[in-house]
Amino acid sequence: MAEPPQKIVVRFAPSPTGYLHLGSARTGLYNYIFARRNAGHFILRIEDTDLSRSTDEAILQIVSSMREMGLEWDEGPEAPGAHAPYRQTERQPIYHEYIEKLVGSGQLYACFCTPEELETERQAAQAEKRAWVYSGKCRALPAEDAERRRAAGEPWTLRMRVPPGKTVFHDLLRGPVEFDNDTFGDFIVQRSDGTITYNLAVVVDDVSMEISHVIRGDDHISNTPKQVVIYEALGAAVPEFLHMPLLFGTDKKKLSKRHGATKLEQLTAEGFLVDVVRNYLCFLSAEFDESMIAWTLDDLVEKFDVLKLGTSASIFDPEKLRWMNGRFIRQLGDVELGERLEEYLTRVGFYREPAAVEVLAKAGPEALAAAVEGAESAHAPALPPDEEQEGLTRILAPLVREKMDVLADFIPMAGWFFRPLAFGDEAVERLQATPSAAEVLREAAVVLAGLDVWAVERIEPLVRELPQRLGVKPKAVFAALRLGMSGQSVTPGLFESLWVLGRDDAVGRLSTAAALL
RNA sequence: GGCGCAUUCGUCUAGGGGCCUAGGACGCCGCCCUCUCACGGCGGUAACACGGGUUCGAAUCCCGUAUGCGCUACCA
Repeated sequence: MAEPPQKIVVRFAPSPTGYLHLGSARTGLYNYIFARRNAGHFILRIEDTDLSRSTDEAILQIVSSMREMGLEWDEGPEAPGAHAPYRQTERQPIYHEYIEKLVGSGQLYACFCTPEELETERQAAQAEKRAWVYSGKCRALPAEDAERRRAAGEPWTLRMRVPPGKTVFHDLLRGPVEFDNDTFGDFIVQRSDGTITYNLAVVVDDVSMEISHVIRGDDHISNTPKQVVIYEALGAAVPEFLHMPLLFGTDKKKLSKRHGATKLEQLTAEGFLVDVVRNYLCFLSAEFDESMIAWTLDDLVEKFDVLKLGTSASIFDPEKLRWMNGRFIRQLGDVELGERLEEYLTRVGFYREPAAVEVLAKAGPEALAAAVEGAESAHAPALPPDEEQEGLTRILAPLVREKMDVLADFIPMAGWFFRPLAFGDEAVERLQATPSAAEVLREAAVVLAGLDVWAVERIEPLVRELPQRLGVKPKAVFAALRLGMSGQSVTPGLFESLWVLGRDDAVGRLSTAAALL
């Protein structure tokens, strides 16, 4: 790898207007990977210039989502460093310092046009189907006049004196991108209330934080020439830009609540694993490689090249994520799967009320996620498994591994082990529809009760010889037993399930079911 | 309206002038395996937005058009 020409410093700058959605999370991820990969520095900055929409709560959420993904920052909230502070609201003095500089060098000028005047101009332009850019009316106002009007209390803004010509910047993914300066004209950098405008704030932050590479969504491409103009006015080095393609929902619109899960926490509540979500997010806009499903963050840093990203927007596909999650689960060892399951089931409150959570799980992932969120915001303590539940979870883990895509799948599949036998109407009907069910159940109970060593290898042959002995089709025997022990038609392997129940419970359940018919 | 970015199977993508009668993955369909559901295996379905060039030859280069998205604010 070529020696980096300078110290690499990147930043991720979300605005705290809500939770961190997957699109932003992805931007954070790429920044992190790029920084680590190049032995660079990663700064987390909070763009809370928009006071009305920013909340401290949101900052906390962002911080926690970043941590959950393992994206540690070198500098930022809770990790102060040389470039503090990290909230734009706390950086006002810095902005004004730079503003002074620009005013001093004549790059900025005061504009007294009122919003109404500008609006009129804009409307006129629109009526003529003409592009509107600021006319530059106040551009040549003599300094004395400006001073006098200011003193008189007239409201004014500060505009950038944009030079004529073109502005070209380099994009790491697309090469040179060119804009005509007169397509945007002299833009405002300081509002009449003295606050600073977005484009100025970003540039000042990036300059003062010595950012070398700006990695952000491609919705910022159009802002970039204005920012470059500011860099140049400041005499600062223009960083490299990498505008990454946006992430859309299945309807090709920006990801929003309507698309189901749009934040990490919701996905994990539905039983997706962060490891997988991270890799999925990373590999959108890049060539898929099956081996990457199990990659760790460190693997991504080592092997994933942000410069190889595609340039067109991609759509978030929950189906593929689900498949990837299943693949990931299947390559997990017994112990680790057991741990993950335990952690997950605790979080969704399964151990507290298995039956109730089972109902939720059957209602769908959204219901489950909503319940988790509700519990967490109410700060209800998660109830860890008792000894018996823990043992059961561990034993079951390898038996359900092949059947799960998300951890939540465990609940409908194996939830019945954790509660007393119960039959729904459908289960009873199925049982009654199964030939000789009562006889099969009774006979199986008797045979199993007589088994001295309770092991899968002993249970299986016993059950397998039942069909012939009773003159019933094998399928009917298995179906009756499955329904009889669990009350449902989908379970882990039959012999293993009987074994997990233990002799007494298994025999008891089968007898109970038989009595029902 | 102006400017910009984008445009290969339904979705994520490979492809950077001949290797492409366009490859892989998810999904979907079928078959096999099988005690249910799955896993797994095998096979199939399906795309270069359109129109012009350039070239012996274009998915690949150029120009238009269309579509989508973004910016066009004293939003970020």
